[in-house]
Amino acid sequence: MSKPLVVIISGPTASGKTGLSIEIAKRFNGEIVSADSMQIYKSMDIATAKPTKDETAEIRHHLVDFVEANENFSVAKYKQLALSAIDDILSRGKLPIVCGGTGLYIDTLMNNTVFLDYEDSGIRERLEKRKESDGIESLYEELKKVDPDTASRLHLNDSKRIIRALEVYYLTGKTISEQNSLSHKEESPYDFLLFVLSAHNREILYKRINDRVDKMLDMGLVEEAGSFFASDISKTAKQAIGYKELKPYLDGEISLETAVEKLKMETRRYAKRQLTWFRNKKNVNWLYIDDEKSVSDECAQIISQNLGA
RNA sequence: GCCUCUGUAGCUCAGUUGGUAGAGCAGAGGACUGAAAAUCCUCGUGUCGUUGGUUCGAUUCCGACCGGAGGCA
Repeated sequence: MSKPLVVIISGPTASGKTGLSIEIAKRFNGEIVSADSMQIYKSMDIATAKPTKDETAEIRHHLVDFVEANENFSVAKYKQLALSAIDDILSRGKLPIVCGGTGLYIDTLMNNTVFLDYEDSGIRERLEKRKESDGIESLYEELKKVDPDTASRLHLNDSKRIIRALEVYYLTGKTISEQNSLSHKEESPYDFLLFVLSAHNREILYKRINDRVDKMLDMGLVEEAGSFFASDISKTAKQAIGYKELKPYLDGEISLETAVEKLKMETRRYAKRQLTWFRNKKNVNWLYIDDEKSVSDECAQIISQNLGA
């Protein structure tokens, strides 16, 4: 018996993932599981371009708008929650459609990456303090001794990953390289059909990004940023694009125009990184927003073929 | 109209005591396993405004012209 099919729709920011996923959900009796590391947060509505109330009323969305902004989140949590959402959808005889731009989350689902259970002790914090006092070189030398494989893979400036590698080693007694190969042991219980939106002409995508930022501003992004910084925010939520770029303006340091330009620029760069994530992956069904054919027709056609099989 | 400064990579500017040039930003490419909208790596040839002259050789020196800024009238 073949495995149940899970459709995944990804692509860069502002490429039309939300709209496409809703259309597909309507055509195939589906529900949507978000794969977006920022739409999980409550109150961060405008900046993360969450689906609207009308949209979520029409099609059920999972993993959107359910984490407090002062809570940290992680891929491991995501994977667990996404799997149970997918199972839930399947159990009701509907098609699960994973939709979002966080490549890491999608990879984790498709590879069925296994994460170990462990207590979140203060190791990372201590390593970070050591970086401040002794410098990253000292930590890098230490990693060379305990996990030379990983050390050779990482650049000295990549302190985030160096610290993470040491953390894993001290937490589990295993190197991150061992851990990574162990994490690939279990095959996924689903078959995935991955679609990635893109554009032949990147200028078209960039224009959509710029226009969407302008729209966000009309919707009250500046006010949302103000209340964002007035509240307690977790380390992970703080990373969202849309607030930190406006901060210097809110602090009276730069003009709104300058801040907005910076915001658009950071969003464009983010889109570029998202495209890089998928570019060399296998099994990607590319959908081009600047093609003549309708993206949703093409997508639906491929899904039909795979459901029939 | 005259005087001074200025015209070099998409932008801001270095620079070459004459041997065809280099930074920052932008941009492009890549990586990515518990923070991922984060983090990290790599990549710089362009009529040196145009046109004459001097010179073996000019983007560099000289002249004219065109554009920009300022000053004096």
